Amino acid sequence: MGTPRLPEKRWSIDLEKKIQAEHYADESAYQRRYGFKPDSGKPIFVIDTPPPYPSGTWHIGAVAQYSMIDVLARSQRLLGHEVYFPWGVDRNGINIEFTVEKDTKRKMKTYDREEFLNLCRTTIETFTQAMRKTAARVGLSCDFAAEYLTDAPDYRSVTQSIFIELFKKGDIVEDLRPNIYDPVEGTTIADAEVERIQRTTKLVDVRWLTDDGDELIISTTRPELICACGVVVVHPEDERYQHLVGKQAILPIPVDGRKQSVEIQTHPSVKSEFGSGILMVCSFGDQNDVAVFRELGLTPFQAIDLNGCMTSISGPLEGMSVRDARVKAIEILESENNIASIEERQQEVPVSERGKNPVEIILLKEWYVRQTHIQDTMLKLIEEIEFHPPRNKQFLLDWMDNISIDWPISRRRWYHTEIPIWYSEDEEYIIVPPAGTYVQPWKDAPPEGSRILKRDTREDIGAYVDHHEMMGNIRGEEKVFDTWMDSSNSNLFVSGYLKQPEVFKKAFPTALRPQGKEIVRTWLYYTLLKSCLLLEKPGFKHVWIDGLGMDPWGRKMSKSLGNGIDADSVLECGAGGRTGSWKIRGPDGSVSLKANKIGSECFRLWKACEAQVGDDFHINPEEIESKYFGVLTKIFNVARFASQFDCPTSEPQTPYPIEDRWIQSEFSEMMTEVETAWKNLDIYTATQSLKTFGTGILPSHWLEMAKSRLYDGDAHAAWTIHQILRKFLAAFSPICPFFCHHISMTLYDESSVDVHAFPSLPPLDATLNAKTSDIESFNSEVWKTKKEKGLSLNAEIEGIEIPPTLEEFRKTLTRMHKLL
RNA sequence: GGGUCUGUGGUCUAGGGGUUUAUGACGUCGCCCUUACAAGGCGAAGAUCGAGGGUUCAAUUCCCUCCGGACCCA
Repeated sequence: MGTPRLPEKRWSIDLEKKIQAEHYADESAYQRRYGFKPDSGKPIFVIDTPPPYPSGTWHIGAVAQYSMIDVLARSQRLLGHEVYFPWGVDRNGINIEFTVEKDTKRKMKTYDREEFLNLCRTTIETFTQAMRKTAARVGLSCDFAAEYLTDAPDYRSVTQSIFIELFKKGDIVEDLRPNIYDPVEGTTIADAEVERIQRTTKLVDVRWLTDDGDELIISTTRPELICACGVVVVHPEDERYQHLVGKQAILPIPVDGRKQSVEIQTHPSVKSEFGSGILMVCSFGDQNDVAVFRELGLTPFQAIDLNGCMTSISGPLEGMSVRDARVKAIEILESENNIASIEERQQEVPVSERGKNPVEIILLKEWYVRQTHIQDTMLKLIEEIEFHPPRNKQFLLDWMDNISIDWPISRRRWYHTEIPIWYSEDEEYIIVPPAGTYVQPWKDAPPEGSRILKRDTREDIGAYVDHHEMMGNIRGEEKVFDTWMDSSNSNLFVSGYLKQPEVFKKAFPTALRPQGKEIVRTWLYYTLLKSCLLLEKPGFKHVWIDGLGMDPWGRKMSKSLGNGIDADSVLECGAGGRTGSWKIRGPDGSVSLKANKIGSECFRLWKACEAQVGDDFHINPEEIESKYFGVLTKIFNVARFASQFDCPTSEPQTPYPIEDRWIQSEFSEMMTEVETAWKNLDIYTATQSLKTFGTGILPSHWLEMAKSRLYDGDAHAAWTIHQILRKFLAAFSPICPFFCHHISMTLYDESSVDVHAFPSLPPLDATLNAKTSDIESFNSEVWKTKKEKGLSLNAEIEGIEIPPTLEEFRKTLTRMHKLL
């Protein structure tokens, strides 16, 4: 016994930062601790972490999710796995292009391509730096030395190689199909990138005539597309219009280079109650038009060009933007008295997720990943994956249910992975680079080892060097890939695909995919699709889908609501004595929140305790502090108390007193739960168990019983407290690594983060565990009685009977409560 | 408009067809500086488990409708 070896009176943010700084300072020590060593002989556990997209600030909800991924990584290390916890940064995509465009007030396509790419690279690097800092501050134990960037040649080469592989297999095809197109940004986009916004539009009732003079009214919000009309349809059971079927309807606006009339047919997709019940089907107003065109075998018209302007078939509208053309079309119709009525109405229009521009459907020759044919196989493979929580699997199944068209993967943007293809002068052949090389066909010639393939049959013709004369003037592809084409390789990339075949064999299917539920239909779906097409395997063993971080009122955090909370402000709250304060716009006006101390350990503990995986969680700094900082204080003080008693150098002779055997048995039971929970990726249960034990039974009941023996230098008591504490810290360290590291280093000269086998446990005795509730209620009763009698807790008291079930505990209880 | 999930004391949360008192935490109130801990401890009050129907001997738990929230889709 002596002075506590933990000198600080309590855990503090400054202490936390000091420990953290030491932890990260020595790079080789860090690497020894957290680097991925595939040859260690331990079972490999690869985590396919979501590479964050650097956009300036890292959303606190995402940081919270990420800290839980770290908990999973650390708990798997504790269970003896060789964990690869990669640190990747997703840097491809339209976001950074927008940022540069906004910063420089200049559109991408006015730049030289190389110059623009350099601007993007520099800008995204500054964002990336800030994110690395936050990652370290929240305690991530990623393999930072092996950082991967999705815009780096090594990553992009994998994307390109996979593209070529799938192309050769026939799973990627080139085709002229209707595509969703953002005319403002000048690129195709995927279904998954479309969102809908409410807008007021004019619903115009247009008067049409048939070839024999019948009048019909067609309601439309897109009169400018009359020139692209391929057919007029009515419902097959709509009795009002059956006499029109088979007649020709004359387009009420002049067109150029096409027939001025279309046939009237029936189609079941017509909603008879909408407008007049007669529908004009244009190429392409919406997805339904696409479906009808395909079904009726009609030849589509190209009404809108790549710049979003009307083409020559539109006659008087030619060259106008879609918006102007609409106004002009109404003018023309009005002047001919062909408008029956105009009504303003609310309508949902499809816009691009990134640019919020109304999208058009345009026929384009693009690259597609075939996906509709493989859904059944995918479903079967998904059966093998364990979902956490199981119910979130439904998000994926729902989305798969909706897959009806192939995935267009080419984009007309720049800061993305290039499509690795050159075309022969006659467009009959293509050149592809060898696997593992990154190419930029828009500026480079095909590298050594490139092959020539027949464009339509994919037949290998031979090496480019041997046959280049037959190719004529080759043209490099200028288009790039959808960013999901890159992201959906992440599990393959981190598991060693192409680069480390030996590792890949052991590491795939990737052990764990942790992610948020909002990107199930994109990231998760596309990744599973790739694994299925390429390897016919499920991509993962476990998929862990977390909920979203919400504001304190359960609303999504967003700029427009003004309810965001900056992650760094929470992590730094309390550092250097500075308090944190947040002004957040709530539903009833602004609310000020204040906290004195949070930091990474408390933040992580909060997220681990507060919500089960999959549940959305409210982020309120005040609550984080008040509910969870006290837990750290309590456990810290238990350790501080223990630290004044020396641990015996070897285990004392049995028998232990009954109360020691009891707490050991309790500890054993609790730790078994924790071990199971860690194995099940169940952070919540593990944390709750540890917290309840560490702040409840252990200090309130056992420590009070054992206290006087500890002061007397009793070896059994000292051995028990130190065994429990040391093992407790090991099991708790995935949640609060620096906290546990500090205590265990100080007391035991061994860091709990370096424990790589779940601790062995003392004997479990069910009959002793059964006494726990009796002990708790007896203690509670004594405390209550003393209180009622106005006695202090250390005062002597008489007249209290020890219940017969606790007869074995008579001695210790008498001493603990000073019973007379 | 459709699908999926969700609604438990003031707040957050556990549980889940029936163990006479529905977890735990924060907050609230009261007491306590008792040789680890007042940035603590102990104790107390506080919920008919969103509303209304149904199934059942029995529902907070299952089903339906409605209301509110979230995510996704059209």
